[in-house]
Amino acid sequence: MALPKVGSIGEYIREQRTQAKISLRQLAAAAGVSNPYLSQIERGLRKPSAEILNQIAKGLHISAQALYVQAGLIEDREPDSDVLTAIRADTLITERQRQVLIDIYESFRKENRSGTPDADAQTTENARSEPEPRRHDAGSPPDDEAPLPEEPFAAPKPFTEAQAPSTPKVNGHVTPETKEG
Amino acid sequence: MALPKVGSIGEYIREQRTQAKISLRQLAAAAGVSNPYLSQIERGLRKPSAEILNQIAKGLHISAQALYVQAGLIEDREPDSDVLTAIRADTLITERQRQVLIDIYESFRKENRSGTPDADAQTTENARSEPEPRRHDAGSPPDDEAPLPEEPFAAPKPFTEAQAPSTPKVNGHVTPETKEG
DNA sequence: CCACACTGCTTGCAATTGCAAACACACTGG
DNA sequence: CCAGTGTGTTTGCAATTGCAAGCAGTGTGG
Repeated sequence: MALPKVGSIGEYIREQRTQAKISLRQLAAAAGVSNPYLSQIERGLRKPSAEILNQIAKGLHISAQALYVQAGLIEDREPDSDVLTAIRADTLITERQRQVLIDIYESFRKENRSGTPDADAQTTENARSEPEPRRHDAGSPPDDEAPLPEEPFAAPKPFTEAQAPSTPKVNGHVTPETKEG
Repeated sequence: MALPKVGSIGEYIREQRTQAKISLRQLAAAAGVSNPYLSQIERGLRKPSAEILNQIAKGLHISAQALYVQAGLIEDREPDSDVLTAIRADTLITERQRQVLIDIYESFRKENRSGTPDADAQTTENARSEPEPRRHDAGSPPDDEAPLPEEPFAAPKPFTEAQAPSTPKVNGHVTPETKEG
C-alpha cells in the first residue's frame, strides 16, 4: 500500500463525515467501531482493515468500494465500456427498457452539448462568451483567420479527464521486505 | 465478513495454487509472503489482510478482486452492475442526470423482478394467441399446461445487498472480551 | 546406506489492530 | 458560577497478523 494513500483514507473519511454533518462519535456508533479508533484512523495513526473500512462505509452510507479505492486496496475501475455499452449488455432489463435508457442518456448528452445543463452549463457558457465577442470585433479577413485556430478551443470537453484517479500502484512496495520463507 | 467465506479463501487459494502446479513455497516466494503464513492461510488458521491477498493474487497471476470476493471483502460484480458503474463514472452527464438514470434503471429492474415487463407481455400475448385457437380446436387440458413452465425463465439475480456483513457483531463479540483489562 | 533438496507445518515473537476507560475541551442551561 | 452534555483525543491492553527459525516427512542421487 502506498503510504500517501494510507494517509488519505483518513482524510477521505473525515471529509465524508463532515460532509454528512455527523460527529466522530455518531459515525463510530453507526459504523460499529470505537470512536477512539475512528479518530486514530482519521488522523492517519492507524491503518484499518478492509472489514473496518466496510463498516465505516456503511456508517457513511457510501460504497465500501470507494473506501477500498482510497485505501489502495483495489483499483478504481475505469469504465471498460461506457454507459451505452453497459446498457446494451445488461441482461436484467428488457429491450424496450434498454432503448428508453439509451434515449434518455443520449438526450442528456445532447443537453450537455447544447449547453443547457446545471453543472456544465457554466463552463459551456463561458466558452461561448469568449469566442462570440471576438467575432464581432474582428470584421477583417486577417482577423477572421486569427480566431479560426481558436475554434477547437471550444470543441473539447474540459471535465472528461478530471476523474481519473491513480491508485493502482499498491503491491511492489511490501514484497521485498517480506520474502524468504 | 461471513465466517464461511473466511474458511473458503484458504481453500480457494490452495485450489488455485494446485491448479497452477506450484508448491506452497513457490507461491509464497512469488507472492512475497512467508511460507508458514501462507500455509496457515490455506488451512484457515489465519485471516489475511487485503494487502496479503493482493500479494497472493499477484503470485497466482489472478486478479486481487477474485480473492477479495472470496474473502467477502467485496461483492462479486455481476454484469448488471456495469451499468450503474458506467453511469456513475460517466463524465458527460451531470450529477442530476446521473441520479435520474440510476433511478430509472433501478425502477426497470424492479419492474422486471415483479415480472410485468413489456417484452414478456408480448411473449405472453403470443402464447395466448396460440393456445386459444387450439382450445377451440383441441379443447384438451395438456395445452394449458404447456405455457406455464416458461415463467421461471425470468429468473432473478439477487446480489447487491448481500454485502451487509455480520461484522458489527464481530465487534460486539470482541468487545466484552477485550474489556475488563 | 546417507546427504541433499524439496515439501508443508509448528512455534515463539514483534508489530499492528481495535477496543475500553479515561481525559481534555467546548457549549448550554439553571 | 457549576453541572451536564457533547466533542475529539490519549493511553494501556488483549487479540490478531505476519514473520523467522526450526521441525518432520518425502524423494532422489551417489
